[in-house]
Amino acid sequence: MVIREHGTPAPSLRERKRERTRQALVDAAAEMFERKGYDETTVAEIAAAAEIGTRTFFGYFASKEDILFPDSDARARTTIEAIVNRDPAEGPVDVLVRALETVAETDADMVSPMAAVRMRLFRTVPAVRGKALQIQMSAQQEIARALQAAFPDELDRVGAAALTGALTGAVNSALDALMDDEDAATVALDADRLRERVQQATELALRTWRS
Amino acid sequence: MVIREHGTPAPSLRERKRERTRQALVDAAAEMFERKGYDETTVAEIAAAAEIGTRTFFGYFASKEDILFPDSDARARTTIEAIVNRDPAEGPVDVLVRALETVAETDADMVSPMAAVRMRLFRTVPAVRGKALQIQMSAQQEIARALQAAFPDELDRVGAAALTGALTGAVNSALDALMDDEDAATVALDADRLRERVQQATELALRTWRS
DNA sequence: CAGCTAACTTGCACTCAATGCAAACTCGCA
DNA sequence: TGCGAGTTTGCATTGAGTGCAAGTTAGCTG
Repeated sequence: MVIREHGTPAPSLRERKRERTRQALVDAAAEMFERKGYDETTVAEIAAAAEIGTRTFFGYFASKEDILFPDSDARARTTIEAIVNRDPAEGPVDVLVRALETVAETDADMVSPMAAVRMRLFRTVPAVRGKALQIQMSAQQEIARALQAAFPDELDRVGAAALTGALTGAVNSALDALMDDEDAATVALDADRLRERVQQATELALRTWRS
Repeated sequence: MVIREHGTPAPSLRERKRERTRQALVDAAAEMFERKGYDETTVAEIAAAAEIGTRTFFGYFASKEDILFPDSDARARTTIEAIVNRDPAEGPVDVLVRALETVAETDADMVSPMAAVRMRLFRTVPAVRGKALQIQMSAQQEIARALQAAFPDELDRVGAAALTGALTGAVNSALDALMDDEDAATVALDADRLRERVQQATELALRTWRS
């Protein structure tokens, strides 16, 4: 008998197996990217390390880049969820700030081994940087949409985009600065420091916002 | 005797020839992307249409995507230039707003044939969307850096990122909305309407900013 | 103008990501 | 037990992108 949560149906053998393979791929890729570099690691090698056929890799990830972001929409999803479950007494700015803080507190992917590898590759491999920026931008747009839907009277489309742009811009910049100072791997694994920085960034953005 | 501007040294035959070939490539690509679609057009075909060898294409553009953005850093360059040549009496917010308006007024690439094709592909081809978002994001970061450098006392790094994020987010959203309403080609070629929209967006962002 | 150099062009061979297809295999269920 | 849907895999193929080496051309200099 497997312990299981309420609400999540029992994962079948198939699903568990698939999840295990998926994780094996991510781990293998992280290790090899770290050791040999991104461009120097081929999809065939990753697949071989996870003991599956090359062709099968593409049944798990649509592209080589995608394995770097195994749960790419988690951040946007959590943020939007926090916006939906907002405190009705709060205004748009506070709701968004709180949502971003919630993400910093709960995002498990931020402290995964792959996250550390990703941060290092972000600075050196154009393809990785590009993919990351793209995901970031899409997330920002989705969040803006959700925020506008939550405050149809207070915000119009452009206003929501401005607000979201300011806050995510601030958070990004703060994380970027953090990476300048310290080793990427350390940053990725130190969740407390991350959380602290996000909070500082949102506060600073607000001060700029109101001045 | 060729008429030439002051300040720009006479382009040599080599340079003129190279520029002509480059333009031929862009024109050929725009036409074929429009007619057959992006994925359905190969680099070899574009090169053949411009009457050069396939290998030579990569001497002009580093990748197939790059030909869609023949002057990708023009926008950032113009914006930063406007920040550098700012009115010393104005504060950071006004300077940035004015800089974005200047770009909307002078950006020649916005009304090129390739721009129209690009806008259409942006919505349908993931690779194109990705590249565009990536360029956009890099520009945003560069602009934030320039703004902070121009106002070291008023803004810190995170504050500059917040301000820049708000304005560019607003402008993006406004242009996006404009594209929803009308045909992409029309938008690209109607510089007046574009300019008007950018102005509306910055005004709206400011109103949100101050509320 | 002869001739040299550096920049540019090109073909060739090669690597690798990514996809379509068809055959084999396996879990889940009746 | 056996059927059907979901998975795995190999094979063949396409197309982007690179390194190299040989050829071509612009532009300069004596």
